[in-house]
Amino acid sequence: MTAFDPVLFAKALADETRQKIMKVCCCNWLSVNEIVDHLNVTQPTVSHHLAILREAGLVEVREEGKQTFYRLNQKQITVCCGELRTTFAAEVFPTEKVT
Amino acid sequence: MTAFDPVLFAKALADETRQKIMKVCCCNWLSVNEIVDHLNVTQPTVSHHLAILREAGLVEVREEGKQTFYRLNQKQITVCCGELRTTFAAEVFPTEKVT
DNA sequence: TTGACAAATAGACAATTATCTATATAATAC
DNA sequence: GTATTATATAGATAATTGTCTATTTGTCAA
Repeated sequence: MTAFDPVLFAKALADETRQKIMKVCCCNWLSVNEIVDHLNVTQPTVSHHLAILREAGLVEVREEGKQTFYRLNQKQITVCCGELRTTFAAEVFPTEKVT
Repeated sequence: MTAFDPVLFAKALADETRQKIMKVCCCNWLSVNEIVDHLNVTQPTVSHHLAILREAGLVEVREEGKQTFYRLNQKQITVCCGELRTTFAAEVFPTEKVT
């Protein structure tokens, strides 16, 4: 397990095309071509973005014959969002009442 | 209140210098020059990054005389991290046991 | 083994962005 | 007023990044 890198995580998310890819393979395994069919970019562009998401640990990969399936790693997203929150918003808010 | 824009949020976070700025003004109001003193970049560069953080709603601003003070908006960070999580990881994880 | 298909990689190019220097704006002190 | 200080803005430049076309790699079927 490598340490959480908040810059790497944010950079992986910081593109509209990548966020669209994340959305379409959010709950299903999709092949690269299936992902391409949902977007308006070429197959190499999708592969490029998938590589970035893979390196950030945000997608899971499964190879099957000549196809490669990708699925969003929701658990990792949850972990990273939590890390981000504790990194930058760990303190108790003074304006919050503890009733 | 404008709608949450996950791309804008991620882009604001997707830079090491900006994350350093966020760290140093995490819990205190700091003037621009005080922020500059903590980093290895020039004052206009810091102003540039502060503008990006401001537009993303991630810092609070307070003007006082000729100085402008900035503080990380931790509450907003928390909200955005939550939105991000529900956007991309809203589903229950099948591998999780509900015991 | 040849042909077809799926995905990744290489390389070129354009757009975006991070940085700098120089300057403008605005507030304060003299 | 003029000088000084704090910050923002303008404009230039270099680095990064997103996209494309062309090609390579790998798998399967005939």
